[in-house]
Amino acid sequence: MGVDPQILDEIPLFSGLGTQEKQRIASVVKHIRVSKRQLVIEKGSESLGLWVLLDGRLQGTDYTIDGREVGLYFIVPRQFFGELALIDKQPSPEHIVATAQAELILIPNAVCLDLVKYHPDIATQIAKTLASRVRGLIRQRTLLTLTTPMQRLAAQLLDLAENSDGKIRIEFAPTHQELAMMINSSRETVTRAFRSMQVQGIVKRDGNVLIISKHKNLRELAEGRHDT
Amino acid sequence: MGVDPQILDEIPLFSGLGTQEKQRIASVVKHIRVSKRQLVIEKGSESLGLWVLLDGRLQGTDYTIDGREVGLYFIVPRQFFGELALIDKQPSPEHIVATAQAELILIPNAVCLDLVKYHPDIATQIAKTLASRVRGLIRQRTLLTLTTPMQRLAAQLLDLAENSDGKIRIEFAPTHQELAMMINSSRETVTRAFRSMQVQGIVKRDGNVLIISKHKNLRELAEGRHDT
DNA sequence: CAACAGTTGTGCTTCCCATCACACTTTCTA
DNA sequence: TAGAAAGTGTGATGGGAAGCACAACTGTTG
Repeated sequence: MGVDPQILDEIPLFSGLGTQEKQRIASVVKHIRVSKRQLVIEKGSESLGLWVLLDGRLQGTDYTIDGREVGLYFIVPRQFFGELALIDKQPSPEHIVATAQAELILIPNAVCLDLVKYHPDIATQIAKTLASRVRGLIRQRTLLTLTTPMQRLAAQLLDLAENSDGKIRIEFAPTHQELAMMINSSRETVTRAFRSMQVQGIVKRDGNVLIISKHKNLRELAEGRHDT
Repeated sequence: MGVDPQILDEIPLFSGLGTQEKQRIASVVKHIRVSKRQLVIEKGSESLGLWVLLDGRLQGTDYTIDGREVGLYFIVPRQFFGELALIDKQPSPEHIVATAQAELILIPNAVCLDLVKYHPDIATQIAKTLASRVRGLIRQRTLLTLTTPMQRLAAQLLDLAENSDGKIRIEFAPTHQELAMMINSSRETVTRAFRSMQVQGIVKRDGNVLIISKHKNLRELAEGRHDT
């Protein structure tokens, strides 16, 4: 229980707080480590508070009525999650699963209530987190309308790179299966599309780090201009 | 400019306000009528305020990088929209288009600011509107993973019925084209799937009202149990 | 280090849907 | 009320991805 107060300095949400207050919060926040494939939030569960991912990668997932797995979004370090259930006090509509060993902190509900009460701008910030979730979901929805799996995979990789501050390195790269869930394709199709990109020297793989070598070509693939 | 104060009684957001205040707001709110296919909010534009749909049907839409039209969500009477850009003060990521002649009101930005300032619970309500947008987008995203267009169409119709308070009548029914954009299918495929449902007596069409006659069968179609 | 789970790579087949083309019907609107 | 525009109905075709089966590779854990 509790974390090093320095960690909170990295989180914009707390930038308006004084040192003492940060210390107080650091002591009531929970520091959690999860292993790959571990469930962080279960669909249907009530909010425990606001979460922040410090390291690793998480994925929001759901299931169709006929039991197929759906990938909703990825969560990367320094992002918040769990704000939806916090705001509307309804059960979570999605699972949150670790796709890599991850490190996270939980700001319990009671602490959140306190924060919101005495720091009105924090409420605004949480609402903005939700807003950026909406924008992310819309981007993903639009991506899904691209016709070929190749286009969708390219667009997905661009989005992953985007969300890592335009970095060309994608750390904790998702597996083909996890990508397939995101772009509504089969695992095999993702493998084949990926292969094709690697052969063309557009992306490289180094362990679980993905490197985008030819950003421009990737973009062309997404636009379907080069699709072979 | 201005609407009948009685209209505001219908809107939960204002339920905490006194009669005088409602009158004041009613006088600064804009009442707007749009015709079918008219653009209400343009992608990329700044927020003008918070909107409420009184009558008709709207659709949030977007376009892929390669120019294909995407259907994001439908807006039905009494729903708010435009809350995203209001909250994060960023340009709208989607177009809002009327899919039927519609009647709406705009609560200008300045009024919203005022309201939020003096009625803290209104800010909460707006955040909750955004939350329900997230839930809607996730439902839609999950729906898209259903394999056959038939399943997706069935699920989409169930969702439309759901959002009309579980009603079996769907007013201002979207066109096949508009539905196709929602479920990532071609217009022709929607026409064929629809036809099949009508032949089976599962849905009926009466002008621009859609009637779900056999809710249970529709559900089975969505689950892919009957898919012929 | 052996056994094992998890992940990636690849061939083959089947079937379904996007696309094109065009007829027909409904609804706007001038 | 006629003409145009939007919407619906339907056939034919080809390409392409899902699904299955299995091999190869990777990394993890007693």
